[in-house]
Parts: sequence; C-alpha cells; structure tokens
Amino acid sequence: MTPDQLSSVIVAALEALVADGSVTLPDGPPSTVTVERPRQKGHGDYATNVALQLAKKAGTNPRAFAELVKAQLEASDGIAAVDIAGPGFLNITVEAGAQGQVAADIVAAGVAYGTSEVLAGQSINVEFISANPTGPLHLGHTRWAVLGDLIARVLQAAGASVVREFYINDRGNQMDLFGASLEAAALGRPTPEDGYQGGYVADLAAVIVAEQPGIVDLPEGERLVAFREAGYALQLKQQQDQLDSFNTHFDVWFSERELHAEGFEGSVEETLQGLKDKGHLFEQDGALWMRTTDFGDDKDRVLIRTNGELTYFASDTAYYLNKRARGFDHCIYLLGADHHGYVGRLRAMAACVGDDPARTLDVMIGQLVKIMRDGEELRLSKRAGTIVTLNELMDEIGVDALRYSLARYPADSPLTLDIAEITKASHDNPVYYVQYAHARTCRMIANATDLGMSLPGDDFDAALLDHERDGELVRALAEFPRVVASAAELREPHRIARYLEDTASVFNKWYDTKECRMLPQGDDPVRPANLARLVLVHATQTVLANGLGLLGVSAPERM
RNA sequence: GCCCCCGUGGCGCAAUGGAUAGCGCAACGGCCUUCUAAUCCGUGGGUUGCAGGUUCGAGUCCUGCCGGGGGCGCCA
Repeated sequence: MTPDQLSSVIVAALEALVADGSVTLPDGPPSTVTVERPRQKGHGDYATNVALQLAKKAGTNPRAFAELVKAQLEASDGIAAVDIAGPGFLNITVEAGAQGQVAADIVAAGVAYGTSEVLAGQSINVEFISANPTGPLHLGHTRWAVLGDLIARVLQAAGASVVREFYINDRGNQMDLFGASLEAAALGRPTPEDGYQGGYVADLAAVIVAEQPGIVDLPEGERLVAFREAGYALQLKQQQDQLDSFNTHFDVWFSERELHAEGFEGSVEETLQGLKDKGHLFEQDGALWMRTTDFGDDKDRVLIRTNGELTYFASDTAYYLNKRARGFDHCIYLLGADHHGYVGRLRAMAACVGDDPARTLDVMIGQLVKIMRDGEELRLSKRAGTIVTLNELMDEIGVDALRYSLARYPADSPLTLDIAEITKASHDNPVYYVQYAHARTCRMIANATDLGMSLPGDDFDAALLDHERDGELVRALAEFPRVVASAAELREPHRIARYLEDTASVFNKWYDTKECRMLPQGDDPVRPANLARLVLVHATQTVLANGLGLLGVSAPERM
C-alpha cells in the first residue's frame, strides 16, 4: 500500500462515517488527507492528522473524532493496527503483505516510477543562465545551470510539457564593448574604459587573428564589428559546448537580435505599439516609459532612452510576449539575487500586456554561491581577471560531484562549498554515498543472477518482507513519487537529493541487517524470502537510478 | 531610507504548521574468513539571533528589533 492508497482508504473511512451519521462535516469529507512517515519509531508506519484538522468542524474534540476513524480504519483491508497518540494523531500500521506489494509495483513501473500527472497539461518555459556571450560561464552560472535544468527535469517528471531556454543577450552596449576589448587586445592597445579584462580576452583575440589574419587591416569601425561578431561566435560556442559537457541541454537558444529583426512577428517595435494602444506608455523628458507603477512596481521604467536607444527592458517585454505567443502558459525565470530588482518590473510588465502575473510568471531568485579552497574563498572578479569558470570547476570537481553538490541545496539558501569536501571520494560525500548504494544494488543483483535467482513474478510473496527493516525500506521507496511531485510543485529539486540520501541510508542499514540477507548463506537453498528480497533490491535500484537520473548524475554499476 | 534573501551544535546545511529539531564535516570509541567496510554501530555537542503574537500545535506564519548578504540608474 502506497501513501496515496492509504490516503484513499482514510478518505473512504471518513465517507463511511459521514454516511452512517457518526460524524457531521459541513463541507463533507476531504478528497485527500495528509499521510506522512512519522519521524519517530513507535508511531506506526504512517501517521495522519485528520482528526486534529477536522474535529473542530465536526463539533467534537480530536481524540473522540480519532476514535471513530480508528474503528473504521481497523476494519479496512491492509490495515494491521491503528493507535491514537498525543493530541489526536492516528498512527497506522500497514499489513506486511499490503506494504511489500509496493516493491513489486515499483519494479513493474521501472523507469516510469516516480513520474506523475500532477502537472499534466501545463506548458512551461524555463529560462535560465542567459549569460552575455562576452565571457566564460562562471560559478554563479553553474548554480543556475543546475537549478534550472533540475527544475525542468522535475516539472517534466510531474507531467508538464517543458522547454529549457537560454536567452542570448547579443545586442547592445555590452557587445560593442566586448568587440572593442578584443580589438584593443589584438592591436596591443589598452583596454577601453569599462571594457572586458582578463586573460581570456587576449586568448580569444589571438584565436580570432589566427583564424582571420586580415582582420587587423580592416578599416576602423568595420574592424570592431568583425571582432565583436567573431568573439560572439566563439564565446557562444564555448558556452554551448561546456553546458553540453555539464549535462545541461537547452531546447532553445533565443537571440535577442531576433526580436529586433525587421519583419519579425512580435518584434520590439510591434510590442511597443501594442502597449501604446493599450495606454500603458507615456513620454517624459524625451524618453518613452511604461507605467509599471500601475501594477505595483516601485517606479516607472524606461523603454526608449533620450538618446533613442532601446533598453533591455524593452526587449524583455517583447521576449515575454514571444514566449506567450509560442503557447507557454507559464514562464519561469531563474535570476541571481543581484537581479531581484527585476521582479517588480517583470510582474508589472506582464500585467500591462494583459496577463495575471500570479498565473503566468514565476520569477525565482537564487542566492549567491561561494567556493572555498584551503580555507580561502576563490573570488570572482572580472576586473582582476580571476574568474572561477564552469570549465575549471568541471575539471577540478567532476560533473557528477559538481552537479550534485549544487543540487542538494534550496535556491534561496546562500551557499558556501568547500572543494576539498565535495571532491572527497568517500562515504561522507553525499554524491558518492548515493552512487555507492546504487552500485551495491547492481552487484547484489549480479550475484543473485550467478546463483540462478530471478525475479519471482506471480510467485512473489510480499508478506515475507516482514522484518522491521524491510518495512522501513519499502516505505522509503514508496515516498519517491510524492517527493518528485512536491519538488515540481514547489520548484525545489533539492528535495530529490535529500530524499536519495535518506533512502540510500535506509538501504544500507537494511543491507547490514543479518535477518534481511537477500542471498542464501552457505549451502542454503534459495527460499521464497530470498526472492522477495531480490524484488526489494530491484525496487531500490529502480528508485536510486531514477532519482540520480532526475539530477542528471550518473548511476554507476560498480565503484 | 526602502525592497528581497538568510540567521538552526565548532563548521557547512536539512526539516510542505505536526509528536522527542535531523544529516554530513570536525572530535572520540567499536565491527571486515559471511550479498561491495566508499557500508554499519556507538559517545559527546542545541533556549532554532532577540521579544511579542496567531494556533490544539511554530524552526516554519504575523509584527517589531539585532546581525550578515544582495538590490534600489534613461547600466547589464
């Protein structure tokens, strides 16, 4: 019996109580009830707080209400015992057979185990990283890469239709500055004011000159553009290659330039005209503004500056409309804490174009991440030219450990990573702890195969999984779909990692329990209990592999 | 000044309003002829920043304060 099934059993019990008049609920019985794994041993297999939540509505006290539910539940199939504890919790013990059956169900579901339909029908765009193509990706981008990719993965697992999108800011002042910086480096001139520094600029300039020797002889102006475009292409390619290596794959790379292209449907120009028609724009001091204060922003925002240049916000508005026009009913933006000032204007902008931002827009603000080596912070400074790049991080830490280490913390938690700690190849490193547990299931299954054991099919006797540790493991495995669904709904993929650590721990404890051996010992024959436990190991392998897969981390068969 | 995030053992962090607040590191002590010891078992370590409030129940929600980070440009 899964938690969801148990929830249904409890709902049925409540319905029966209402039907026979034992209790009166003004709103009727709830359609689902909360069922959780108690933290404390001795509180049963599952606990529910329905009595605490419904007693007042039913005009009685929690314990009296609980008594009625208890009697009803005890008569239900698959329930072994029900206790009332504390203020009115119902602690439920499930029959071993009903519970053990879950293991076989997990094996049958296979790679699909953990997926659900809770977000079915939703079309979601997840935009993340969106770095300028003017430099290498660094530590901050790395965190958003992991979070964005994982949010996309859990949303998909929950049934949503998802597109991962990278918005390329390939237009405007920064690009020109980038071109000028490359040009200066190639010509041996000093870097322009506020220009790009760092060794990578000189390296890039050298590559460009090697590929296009004639570039330095181009006329002034033309030369800058040539450097800009060549640098753009190289830098973008590098970002794309590195993200591919990092197991983060985008569906759409959207160029800001497209939004300004002549004849592009939904261009910035058209967008502004549309907003003007709706009366959300006004002119002041020679600039064109959007009246975002009508929708809760701190101040109105400029779209066209006095000098005639469009602001990024103008592009952002057209881009948002473009996403909506492509059919996304939900747009997720993943921004760094240094961009949180954007939230107000994005929401107001969505309202200006006629949307309800609470429904269509989800701006997630990720907190900053620091990284330490030998007790010292590796500082990111473009000015000083010292940048902790994604490439360096992958080289030094490895893709699995790097992804996992960033995946196991919530986005709004400021984070300090220690390189020594996350690269340590031992059990105290969570990524290897989980991977090791998976590898262990693989070895066990291989050993079982060598002994001629195979999955029992219809002969599976779930009631043989009757040890306390068996039950703990089955219940841990049974949580997986709920964890994935909540990770999707809350946009909190770190829950997957935490869950896997917990489950790996339960599995390891089970493994070390003599009474729960899967393989027959010595010359013992293979008994039905051995086969039942083989099912359990298969189910564990399924959950660990599916969970690691959701994190984009490999699930090795041997370590 | 205003806005956002954070404050939980020495350190890094979990905990969807539930019961006795967990995990890893660091410290100390145990178990390998038996399915992988990268596992497991045990010991010590906490007034969840402070003060109120809501609730049957608060680390979690509300108010105020203290401390840290970030943001408040016709820059990105």
